[in-house]
Amino acid sequence: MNETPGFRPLYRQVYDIVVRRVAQGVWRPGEALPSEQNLARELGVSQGTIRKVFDALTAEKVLERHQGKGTFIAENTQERAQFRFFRLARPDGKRLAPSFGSETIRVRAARAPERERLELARDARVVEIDRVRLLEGVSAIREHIVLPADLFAGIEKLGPLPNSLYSLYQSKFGVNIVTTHEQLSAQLATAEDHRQMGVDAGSPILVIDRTAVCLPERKVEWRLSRVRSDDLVYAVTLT
Amino acid sequence: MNETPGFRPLYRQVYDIVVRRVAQGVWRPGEALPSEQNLARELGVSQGTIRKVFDALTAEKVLERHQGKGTFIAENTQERAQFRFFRLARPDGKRLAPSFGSETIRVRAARAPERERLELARDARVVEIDRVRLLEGVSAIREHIVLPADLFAGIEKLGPLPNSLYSLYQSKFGVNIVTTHEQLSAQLATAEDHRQMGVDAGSPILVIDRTAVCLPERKVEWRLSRVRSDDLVYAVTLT
DNA sequence: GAGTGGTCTAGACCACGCA
DNA sequence: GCGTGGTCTAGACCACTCT
Repeated sequence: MNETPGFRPLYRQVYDIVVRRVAQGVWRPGEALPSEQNLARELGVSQGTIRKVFDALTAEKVLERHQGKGTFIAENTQERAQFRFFRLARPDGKRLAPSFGSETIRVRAARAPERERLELARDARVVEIDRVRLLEGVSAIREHIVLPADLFAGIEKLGPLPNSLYSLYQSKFGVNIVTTHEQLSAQLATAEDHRQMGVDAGSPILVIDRTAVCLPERKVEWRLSRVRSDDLVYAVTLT
Repeated sequence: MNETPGFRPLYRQVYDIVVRRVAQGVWRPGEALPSEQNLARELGVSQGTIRKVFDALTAEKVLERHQGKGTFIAENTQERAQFRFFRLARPDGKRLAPSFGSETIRVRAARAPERERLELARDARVVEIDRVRLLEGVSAIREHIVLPADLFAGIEKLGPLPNSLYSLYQSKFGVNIVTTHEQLSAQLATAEDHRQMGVDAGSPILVIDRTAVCLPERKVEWRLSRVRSDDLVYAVTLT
């Protein structure tokens, strides 16, 4: 897995130190980090090197910088996390905020495909969340979510869960989601889709298969979403 | 549209100069730009300022830097452009390269929705391309592409067009695609889908509605793709 | 006014590609 | 060995926020 770089820049080492501290919760979400000058003194490097690290982590949306105020851990607030990973919108481009429909939460042994997807041990347990979310009052999204139980102990007692789970993951479990990999496909609505969302069986459904990755590189969520596609689109910008 | 910044950093002005030169073709795709030192001398700024600009444009994939060699205009080669904006893959993650199926090209007056999408004048003309592409020998993608005719004069004489049009846009027409906005939805296969791709009418189809934007901010392509979804997914990473 | 991040500069040295 | 980009430093000054 690892190549031998033969050369490891200083800012890389500083980067790793800062990431480790963020992941370990040395600084809390929303809190200010030490200033460039202070951290530079503490680590024995120049301010420019700290700046390079902070800039990189800001680009990755792990930190936020505010001129005159300081550098902060980026907060996955409801509003922001919402539109960072939630890509559904009306065809005219209008973004929508989903609301609570229904949910069930279970903790159970992981099955083979789940262990593979989340890279879990043979005896691992998972949390399974099934929920329906509404858009403008109408059932529009069915989600099936699987989490490793060791990272999210007690989450089943927190229901009803908030709209944006990633905000909860960060504030209650110290899990910072930084990347998601999604695979979209078109499928036909099943009888279950009809029961849960009221769409006609056989109508087109957008299916989103997502793996979410948290800050110290680990796959921590597998989410299957089934979305009614009559008046919704998945909007994304490629660069 | 424009706020008054009240303060315009030097690197911003340099950035604009470099972008203008790239868009005007002062340097050709694949060519080396002047070195940081030389450009710094020419523009009367420090090397660090040039570096900041080059780094930003490298992040935007407009430039490519190679230690020991120089800084180059990023080339939309077939291989690279392919996988930058072409997101279709097998469910197991295997990326595929489409091949030529059939195509027809027309030049005609723009219709109202096309003028709106591409921000064209009332009397503008457009190039219309309809083509079918194959994946592993099987008809899999129907594309309907609309381009402003003024930017792509004579493209109708170049057929058969290559797999990746963006490579052609760059090398033959000086149009650098840097961003695409896509809206995905699920629909049912029509009789036309059946004729062109052999899929059963009523089976699920992934529809991709794309607007492509080129370097000096302008919408230069509207593309509607209909993709058979039986063994294909649209894969994307969100950060 | 004090403290923060943002810009800009100048210079040294390192890693890399190529002739 | 030369020229390129990549790293690292030190210092000056600017813009912004808060008290």
